[in-house]
Amino acid sequence: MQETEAEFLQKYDRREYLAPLMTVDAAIFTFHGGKLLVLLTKRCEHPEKGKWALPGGFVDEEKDASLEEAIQRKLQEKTGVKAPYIEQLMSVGNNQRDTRGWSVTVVYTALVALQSCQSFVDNVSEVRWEIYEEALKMDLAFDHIEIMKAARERLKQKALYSMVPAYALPEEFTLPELQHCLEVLIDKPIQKKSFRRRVEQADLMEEVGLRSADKKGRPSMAYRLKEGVKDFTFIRNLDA
Amino acid sequence: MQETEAEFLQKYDRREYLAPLMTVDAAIFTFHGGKLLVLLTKRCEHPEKGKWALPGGFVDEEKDASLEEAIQRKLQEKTGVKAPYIEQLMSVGNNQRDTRGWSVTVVYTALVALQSCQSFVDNVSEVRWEIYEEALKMDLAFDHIEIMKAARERLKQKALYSMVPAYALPEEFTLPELQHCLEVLIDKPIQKKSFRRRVEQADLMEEVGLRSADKKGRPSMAYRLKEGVKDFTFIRNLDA
DNA sequence: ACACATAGTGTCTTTAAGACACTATTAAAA
DNA sequence: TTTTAATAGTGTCTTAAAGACACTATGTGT
Repeated sequence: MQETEAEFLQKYDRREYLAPLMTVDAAIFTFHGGKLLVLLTKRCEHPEKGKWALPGGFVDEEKDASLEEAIQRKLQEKTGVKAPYIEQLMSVGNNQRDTRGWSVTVVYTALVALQSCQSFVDNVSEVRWEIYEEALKMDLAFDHIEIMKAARERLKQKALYSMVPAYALPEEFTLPELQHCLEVLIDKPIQKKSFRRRVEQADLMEEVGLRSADKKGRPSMAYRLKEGVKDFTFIRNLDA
Repeated sequence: MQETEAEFLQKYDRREYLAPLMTVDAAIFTFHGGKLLVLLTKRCEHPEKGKWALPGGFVDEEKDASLEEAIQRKLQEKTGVKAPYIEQLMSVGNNQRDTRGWSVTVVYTALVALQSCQSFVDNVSEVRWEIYEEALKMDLAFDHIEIMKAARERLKQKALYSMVPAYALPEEFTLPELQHCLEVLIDKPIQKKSFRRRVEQADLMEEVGLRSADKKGRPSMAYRLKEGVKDFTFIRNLDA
């Protein structure tokens, strides 16, 4: 007698099976003061209690219908805002990374404007923006240093073939600001002309008037990303 | 009194926490007879019993120390060989995709030579190579159609900026064969000259003598991928 | 008015792909 | 045996887009 799927599900009890620990984590970057910043949270529970870590945590089966919802919820909890850019980076799973046992994390990369969440972050002592290079030297929890490096590397690649890093800037920004952001990411100067040709070709941004001159020299035009534009991928990369 | 991490772990019992179902799956492609093929396995257990699916399954905490080991084990079980190319594609997780409840799958894309595993596959009735376009029309288990499409799309991108699809060919292949494989993946003819310039620039292959003329016309040189070469990424894509 | 700093453009060079005609080498047909 | 057809592989011109860099434009401070 064949068992039907309904009968199978009737008898099935997930508690009989031991699944690995499942978390979602995010490497959240922003760009400010000419530096790449990464959001860190202090672990207030064991294991690795007291260490700084990438924001994240367990999926809540009640609250979250999907991984995307889970990570959006974590982001909202830590930054107070919905990230304008979020993308799945990779998953890491093994029996070494967490002392509790076999554990898997699905990691996302997110970009936000510092301004959009600065006040929220400033009011929570266990959340802070750290300069990426400084974070590299820290003793982060679990394998978060390696994960952060992987996210940074992916962001560098994005800078070579897209304008995605613009999401790490304030909603309004100037082209010199965006160019500098890309230059920091790829760790190399970009020809102003090349950069501006690409901005024009991508057609992702719109002028929003002149930036008041906070620095010396000619003021630059302010831009913002157009509403509802998809990302643009250049068929040729900048020289790495 | 502060609890130490050791004390925490002493008391910690994973069985008290319900984690989502965790599986690893693979979209395994090969290229043969001018067609892209994908490996499917027939599900012999509930749920979705009897449907064809991408090979995969649960992580075995005893056998597998990491996700990579888990997927390599699955590949070995289904094909009898170690895949020369394997890469993590993405993870999918939600409470809809599996009737048993909240479930996460970490998906890999692998490329193998048909010849290397043909005899093994032919001897197992619940494993078979399916032409990609035919697989698209099938009622695959879970969300495997969508996953397969995502893997196919990624493979197309790879064809535009790398020679990775060469791993889907026999160990020895000709340049016209590789060119045709790329053309199928990007669904567009490639200029012979452009293709061959790229082959030369990438410097990934070495001649292994003349291919005996199985067809009419001038015989082509046979090549194989050099040992221990890293992948090469072109700074400019082929036109999509 | 002038120097200066920074924004932004013009234009020549360089790189690598697209187009396509050309030569090369084989098997089959005449 | 020559010719033809088919496929492999090359030469070379054109085109697209990045690099280089000098130039103009527009602000501030003296």
